[in-house]
Amino acid sequence: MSKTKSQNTIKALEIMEGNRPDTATRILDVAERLFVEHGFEATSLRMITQQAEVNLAAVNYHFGSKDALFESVFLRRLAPLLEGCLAELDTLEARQGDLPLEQLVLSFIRPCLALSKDPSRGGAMFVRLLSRTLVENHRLLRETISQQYSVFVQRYTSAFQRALPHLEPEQLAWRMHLAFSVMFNAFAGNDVLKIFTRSQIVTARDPDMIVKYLVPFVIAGLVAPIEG
Amino acid sequence: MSKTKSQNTIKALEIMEGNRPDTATRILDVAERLFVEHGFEATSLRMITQQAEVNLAAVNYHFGSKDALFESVFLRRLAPLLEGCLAELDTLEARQGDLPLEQLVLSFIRPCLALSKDPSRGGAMFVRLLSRTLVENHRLLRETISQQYSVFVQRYTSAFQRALPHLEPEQLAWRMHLAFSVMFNAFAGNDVLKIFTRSQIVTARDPDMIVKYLVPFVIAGLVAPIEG
DNA sequence: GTCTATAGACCGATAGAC
DNA sequence: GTCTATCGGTCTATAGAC
Repeated sequence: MSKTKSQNTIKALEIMEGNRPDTATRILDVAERLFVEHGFEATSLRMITQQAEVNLAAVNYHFGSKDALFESVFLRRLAPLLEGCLAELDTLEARQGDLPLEQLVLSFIRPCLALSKDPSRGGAMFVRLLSRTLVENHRLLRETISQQYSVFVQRYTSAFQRALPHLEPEQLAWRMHLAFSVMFNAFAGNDVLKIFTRSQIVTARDPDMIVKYLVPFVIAGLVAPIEG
Repeated sequence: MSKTKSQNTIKALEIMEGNRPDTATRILDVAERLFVEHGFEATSLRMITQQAEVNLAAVNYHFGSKDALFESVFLRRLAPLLEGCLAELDTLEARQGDLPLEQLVLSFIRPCLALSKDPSRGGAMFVRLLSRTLVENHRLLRETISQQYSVFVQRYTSAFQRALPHLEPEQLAWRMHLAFSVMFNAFAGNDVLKIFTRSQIVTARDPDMIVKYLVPFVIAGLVAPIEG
């Protein structure tokens, strides 16, 4: 009897609060935002559980540790994103063989753009999380991720080689490095200049605007004449 | 008497250890490296004082607080670097009036390169610190720095306007944003792709190599044709 | 200026009741 | 699954001897 009453109470709360997600999901959502805002070290389990309105012990019950929670937060977004990029590559290459450079760049940008515009997947949150995690040099990136997703870079390197066949391997590696660096930081909203200025032009972070200015810049950099 | 003996002992130690810098400098040097490696939050005063071989209380004696120490670490490098860039601009503009784009880009890159190659100023350490601080959205950058150094961006914006007179203000703001983003992350050694691959080509971080591939990429992006 | 000792607060993790 | 209570550890900052 008391069990039934308890379940009814919970269901009433869910309806009241608009289908409140389960505890694990609530923790993931809040942790994602706090890890982005404050970083891994500066985000305490107490901050997470208070804002998620769950008990402190729930994190360790559902995820085992703070490190494991971080891994769950991270992989929840990374895996679908990279699979989306590779699916784009598959579709485009099946249709037309080797890709021209712009199609190749767009096959990466389109899934990033779709993610950035989808609030149900946290919007631009994950790109910013990746940015922080990269700079913080988290153990997860050095150990777990690099092995699981190396196929991603291999596929893109191979496609870029065919799109830019005149570039030597070292040239190509550097240009891909610079190109992905600028794409990635554009989506993450990392703006060095905003430190020093209050300009509102670039800070809007509208994803469509990013793409409008980003794509020509990246393409031009990739096809730049080789210095002699 | 005991004072003289104590001073002699210190002097002997200095000679033995090769002119050991004073306590404040030792703290600054170690803190700079640890803030880069572990971030502000994850770096404790205990880590700093132990590696600097000074007493724990020395930080609060010399700098007042952990926040104030961070500010000292940061401004010790930023102020001379930005002054170096503006001095380059002054010299070049005095010699030849409005600068062609490549000279303009180099007026920023040369001081960065000089800093990166100078171990006595911490080498590339400061660019990496700036990168972390930017991503960590530290209060210092939002409040103190942005006011003091806004003249830096104003000078460069004005010079870029004259070098690229056909660009509308919004176009120019975005291209400067993307250009400084890629230059800055190249010097900081931030490489998204290295997460997924073990390629050693780009990870060398040789500053001259960076410039060799960076400058053509940035120039090409800045002068890219405008999309119709 | 340098040091010891410690205050006062917060941390991640867990045992155990329900 | 959820909760309380708590352990053992860390942190920054400071008081006060020398």
